[in-house]
Amino acid sequence: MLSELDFKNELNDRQLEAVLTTDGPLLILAGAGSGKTRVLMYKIAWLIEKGLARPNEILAVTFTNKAADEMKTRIAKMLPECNFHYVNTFHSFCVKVLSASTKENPFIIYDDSDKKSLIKDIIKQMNLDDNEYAPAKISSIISNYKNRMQGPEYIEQTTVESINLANIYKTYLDKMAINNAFDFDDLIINGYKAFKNDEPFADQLRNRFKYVLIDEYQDINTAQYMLVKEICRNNKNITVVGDDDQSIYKFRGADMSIMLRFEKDYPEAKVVRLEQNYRSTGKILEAANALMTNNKMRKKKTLWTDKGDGEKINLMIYPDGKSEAHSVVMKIKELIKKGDFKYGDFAVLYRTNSQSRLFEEACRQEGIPYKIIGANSFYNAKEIKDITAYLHLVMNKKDNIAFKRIINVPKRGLGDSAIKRIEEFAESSEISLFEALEEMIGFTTKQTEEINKFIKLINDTTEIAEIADAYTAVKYLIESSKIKDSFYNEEGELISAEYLNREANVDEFMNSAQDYVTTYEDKSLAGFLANISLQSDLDHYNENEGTVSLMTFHLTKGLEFPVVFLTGIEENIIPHFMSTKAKTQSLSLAGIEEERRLFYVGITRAEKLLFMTYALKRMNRGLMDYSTPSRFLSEIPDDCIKKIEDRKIPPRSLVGTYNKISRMTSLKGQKNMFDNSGMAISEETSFEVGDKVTHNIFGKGIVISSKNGTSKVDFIGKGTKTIVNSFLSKI
DNA sequence: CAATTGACCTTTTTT
DNA sequence: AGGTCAATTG
Repeated sequence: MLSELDFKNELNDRQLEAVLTTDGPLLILAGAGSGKTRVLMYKIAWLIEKGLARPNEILAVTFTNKAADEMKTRIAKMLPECNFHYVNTFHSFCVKVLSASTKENPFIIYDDSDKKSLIKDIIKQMNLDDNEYAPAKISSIISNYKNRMQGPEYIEQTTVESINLANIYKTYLDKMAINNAFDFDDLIINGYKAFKNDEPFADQLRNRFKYVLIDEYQDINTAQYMLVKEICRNNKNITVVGDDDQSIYKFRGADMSIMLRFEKDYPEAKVVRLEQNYRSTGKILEAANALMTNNKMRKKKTLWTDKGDGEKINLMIYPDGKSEAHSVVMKIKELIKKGDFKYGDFAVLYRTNSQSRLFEEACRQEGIPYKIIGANSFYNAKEIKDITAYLHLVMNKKDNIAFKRIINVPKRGLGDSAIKRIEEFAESSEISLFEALEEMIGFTTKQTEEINKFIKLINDTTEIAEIADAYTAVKYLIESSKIKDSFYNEEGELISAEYLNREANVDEFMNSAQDYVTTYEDKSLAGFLANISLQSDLDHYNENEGTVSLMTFHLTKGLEFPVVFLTGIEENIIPHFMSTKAKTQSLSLAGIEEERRLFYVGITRAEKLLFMTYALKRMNRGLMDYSTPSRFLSEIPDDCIKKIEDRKIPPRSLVGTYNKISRMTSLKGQKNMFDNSGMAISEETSFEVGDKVTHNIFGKGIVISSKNGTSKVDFIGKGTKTIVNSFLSKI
């Protein structure tokens, strides 16, 4: 049981006011670390506990699945008997709305790379040059229109380019419709349309959700905003929480002016400001505050703390990116040795994903347990994308993108010309590629045999998916496609060490399907696919895992760490040069302000210790770039910073071959690579596939098969060789 | 005609 | 450095 008194002990006056303001529109301007999650949580608990709403009458929208899960868990702790589970991201909310509203075929969610492939096809089909019309660029332009709820008709068709663009956009919409596919933006748009086009259904939902709470409101886009307006049309019990200083997703359509307009949307709105920071010590906050005074487009605010000054920020300068990474890792080691921190307390942050490699290598070199959260996530691994493409084709035989991805994976002897033939046949008969394949004749005997197996595989899996759950279908597909067999050569040996990870990933995918069917009510393949499409790396991130966290500045929003390293604080990295070279001066100013906010988000993640590092030069796409310190560093007051210059280069013996071995054996994404076996040479005379070994002449390598006292080893840079076990030692 | 190798080109952040 | 695409090989 909760009482107002409990709340008074747990919340400050401002927070309490926000929690107790139950009715009417409320804007909570919550600075970094000011306890906004806490406020949202208590507010939900209060609504339930006071009987103002039942759990399923509250709609809470968060930015990530992880934030949603966390909120569910924490509320479950406060109110154990209440089953509060309706916390969503905008995207997962829309998936729920759409599966409830449409009785048609389940849709498939295209991710960015599916989307890009489709756009690429369209550009090719229109005989346009894909340098001038770069698919990635077109994709983001289309996305921007969609995020503003604007169809192709909104493109002003004044030039050849704009006419082509409108046509690409139009064709894209048509093809997506044929493929029965939604991209991320479509989920929001169609969620909105479901409200607009089906009044009885919409009213049902509007009546159901008595209270609506939205987190990270500064990063909402126009489409999401319109959706929210639809949901809250009759009901003004809307609470939004945000911080304009932490708006960092403009490239995804986020528009912080929506938040700043809240009081115009709802003139009766109450505004509560949370400015007491509970996370960081004084000098860190002082630096953050000072930095942000340089932004013009913001609501003025100053965070404060009663924690005292704490440590100054350590600024460290290194000769190059490699020594930066190595020194950061050594610093972590040193702090661990002192005993004040554990591995899980550390976060190493960077602006671009490509910076992660050096830190990964340094961690492996020093035996530091680490985890990379982000870009090359599990679901982006080739083999996983291949399996999902199979499943997409199972769901929809018209999905040409999926078809083209896997028609020759594993190799079926169907090369470019065969595919071209299939495409031509499909086009002239106005059918999909898969349907064309089913009808076509005139392949070689070998090809025909493979094609028949392929068609049977897809059709059989379809039948299984119709009668059984997602796990059964996935298992059947993985086993029957022999996808894992293709990782081995004729002798039954792994083709190379890299395939070990692929195999592990395939197994992991099967596990995730099993996991899905045991936790979710909707056990269908469609449900599983939608679920994994909306998952991000961050959702699987567990701060209690006891590893150092490596991730981008963007991903850290909402997280906090005792010790934070902000790395690569250089001009052209942060602010990133892509954000500074806009067409107009005001646009590039906006770009720099967004980068400054991003840096601010990084700074405000730190609780106790904050390090900033930069290197004087670093490798970039094979070329050496000479760097200057970020302009943002000069915006931080001198007395917040302690400068340490370290020109030491890591010991020679540690550089070199190690980089390569770590890359070859690196597991994608989530896998924790910590191996505490250390460097001791074992007495073992037999090896297992996957063992890391060294040889006096050939150096380091990975065992890819082992029998009769000899092992076949994939040596770094030297190819595979069969070696008598006694000449090998395990690392 | 499929598979393999070598030349070329890229520039960020992600639900 | 790493991925993509055209020329080259088997």
